[in-house]
Amino acid sequence: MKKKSNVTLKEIAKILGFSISTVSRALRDHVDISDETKAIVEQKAKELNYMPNMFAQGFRSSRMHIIGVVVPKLSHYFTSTMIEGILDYAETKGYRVIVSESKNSVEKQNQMLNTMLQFNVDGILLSLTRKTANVQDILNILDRKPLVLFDKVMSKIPCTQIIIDGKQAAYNAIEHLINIGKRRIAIFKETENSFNSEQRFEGYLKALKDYNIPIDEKLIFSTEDISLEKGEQLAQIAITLKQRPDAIFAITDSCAIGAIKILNKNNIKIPEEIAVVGFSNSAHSTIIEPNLSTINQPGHLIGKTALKYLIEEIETDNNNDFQSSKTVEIKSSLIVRDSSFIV
Amino acid sequence: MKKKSNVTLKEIAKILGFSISTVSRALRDHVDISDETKAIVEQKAKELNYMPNMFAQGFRSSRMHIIGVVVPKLSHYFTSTMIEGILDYAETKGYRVIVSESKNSVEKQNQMLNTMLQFNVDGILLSLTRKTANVQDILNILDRKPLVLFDKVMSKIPCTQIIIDGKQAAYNAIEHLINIGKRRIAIFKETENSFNSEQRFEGYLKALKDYNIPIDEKLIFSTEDISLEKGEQLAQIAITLKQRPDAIFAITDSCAIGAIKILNKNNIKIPEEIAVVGFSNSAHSTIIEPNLSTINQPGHLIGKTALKYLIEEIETDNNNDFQSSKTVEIKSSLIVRDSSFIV
DNA sequence: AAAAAGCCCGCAAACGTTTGCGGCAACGTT
DNA sequence: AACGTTGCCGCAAACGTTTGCGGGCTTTTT
Repeated sequence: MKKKSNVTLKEIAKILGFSISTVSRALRDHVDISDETKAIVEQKAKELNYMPNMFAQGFRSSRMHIIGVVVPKLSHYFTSTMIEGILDYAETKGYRVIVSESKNSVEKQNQMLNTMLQFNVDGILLSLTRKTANVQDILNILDRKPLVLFDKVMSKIPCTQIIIDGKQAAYNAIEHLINIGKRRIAIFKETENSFNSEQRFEGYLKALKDYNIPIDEKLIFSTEDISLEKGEQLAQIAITLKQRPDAIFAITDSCAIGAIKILNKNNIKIPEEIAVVGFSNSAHSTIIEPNLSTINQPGHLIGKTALKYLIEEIETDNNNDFQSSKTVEIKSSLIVRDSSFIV
Repeated sequence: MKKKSNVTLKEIAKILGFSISTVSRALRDHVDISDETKAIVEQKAKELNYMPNMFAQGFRSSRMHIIGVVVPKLSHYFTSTMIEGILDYAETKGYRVIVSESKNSVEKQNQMLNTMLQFNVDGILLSLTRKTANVQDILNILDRKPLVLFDKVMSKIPCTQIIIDGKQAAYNAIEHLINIGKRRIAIFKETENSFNSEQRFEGYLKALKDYNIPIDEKLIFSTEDISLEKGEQLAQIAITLKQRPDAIFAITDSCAIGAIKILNKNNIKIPEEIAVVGFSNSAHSTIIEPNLSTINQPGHLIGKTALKYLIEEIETDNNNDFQSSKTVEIKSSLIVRDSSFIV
């Protein structure tokens, strides 16, 4: 196909009778160029719809003001709120953002990280795929670019990490259930414990302990896949227990919604007979009846905070490689809805 | 901060005693380079973790095998299915994809389109923002890069367009409602008619006409914002009509779900008293009770088809600018669930 | 034996910006 | 009048690839 080719600095320079460097500087508002010249150049550039060649710029400069973001799953509601926080903050700081997803595959994650290196991003924000075990690949990235982990993290990796205080969040949820009179509180959790999952489980255990409620192993349900379907399956099992739970805490909303569906099907009154609390305030949580109580994680704030720390690291020009890394824990809040509301 | 700098062809060439062009050709499997040399170079490149400078490559080459995609809203479920189709097909054809969203703002759409030009993408897939009126900006893009419109389109723009046969889809939905005995079928639609919205409305009108059902203006509800909340509001009004509808067809799932919520609240039996059908098979459609009947649009196929036509246009090397554009209509299907299931 | 062809490698130009540094004219100071 | 400074512009190198084309050696053909 035949399309118009792009206007270059050379053409503008030729038309106006300036040199290429004068035109380049004029368009970048350089102090060496007179206001008169700047105005002339800018007008002609606009008229010709001049657009700088990004590759030539990237080739010549080492800093492109691009941030790379890699997340396990883009369509996950909570992830999209974090990305929104990143994008909003990036805009205020004059950075562009490239987002890609690793589809919870370590191989894809590495591919995406390498793509970010190829784009010569200034820094990388990474939410780890659940199956990340070998951190060497991540350390290799850390050698080359500033990196901040957010949401799904790993303490082995020596860099700044922005997380939800999952332990406290789970603790609050269990405390709330106890406060409305529940004592046999089940947890639906992951079999293979990620860092986040472990934290939530710890919060569950601690809350029970603090309120002198004995831990019943039968109430601890584990599944590989914290999905709606699994939530249904686990709920089906839970309600057949001789001493069944009077509350369910699921570490994802999908799982919690699956549980609600089964309880509804079995005409079990929510929250009177069994209360349900989920985690992460998905869009579905207000669709399901009764509406789901859930941990609200301030995704926008997490995203913004992650980028803030990354930019701070990018723009800190020191030769000391031993930059202290931090773990920043962000508070969440419990939204009490009908699924656990008892007066 | 201090990070390792990237290895270049020059360094590899120096270490191995070859020239830069030999190393470059070896890594690109060029016919002029012997197998022995290729093996030596590839091994050393891997050892040194060589990564080509994307900017240098882009600078030197005119074709980067990158596709730009601009959509109104990324988190919209249906959009994500189309993007998945695009990404999957791109992978098989060896293209990379840059996705951005215009947030239903014409200004942002133009910004994103210009960003795509700056990235020197080979071609652009665009789903128009609803408020697009002035097509000159799009025509300017069309002058410079191959462009295919998909999902939200505009017949004024002379390029290939991939769409759902919305008219037929709506027709099928209305026909289904008629076939289960419904006669007073309301439609919840947009006030400001986009092309897609118009098509669905036409399908609604045509189906009523074909089945000799008089059109009742009172059953045509329009709203600026086809959201869950608006769906609730319109449903609230609909059920107070002297002669209320016995079915509701909403042109989005969100709207339909809002309607269901209100009907549930008012103890109106779905679908016996009032049946409900939505459009686009969102994730919510199986969460709401009763589960929602809805038009399933094959997003994956739309995305794949759009990219297929675009790549065809990119890779057609002819000097004839008058390339015929086509409109490709893709069929949808109606998923009948509990909200309109009557035996 | 000589010429032609093929194989394998290297030279250096090119892409479009950015930028260090230099040149020239005008102005100010001594 | 001479010298120094400032303002404003231009020259050309640099960035790291790709690639057209040429050279030298070996092999094949006449």
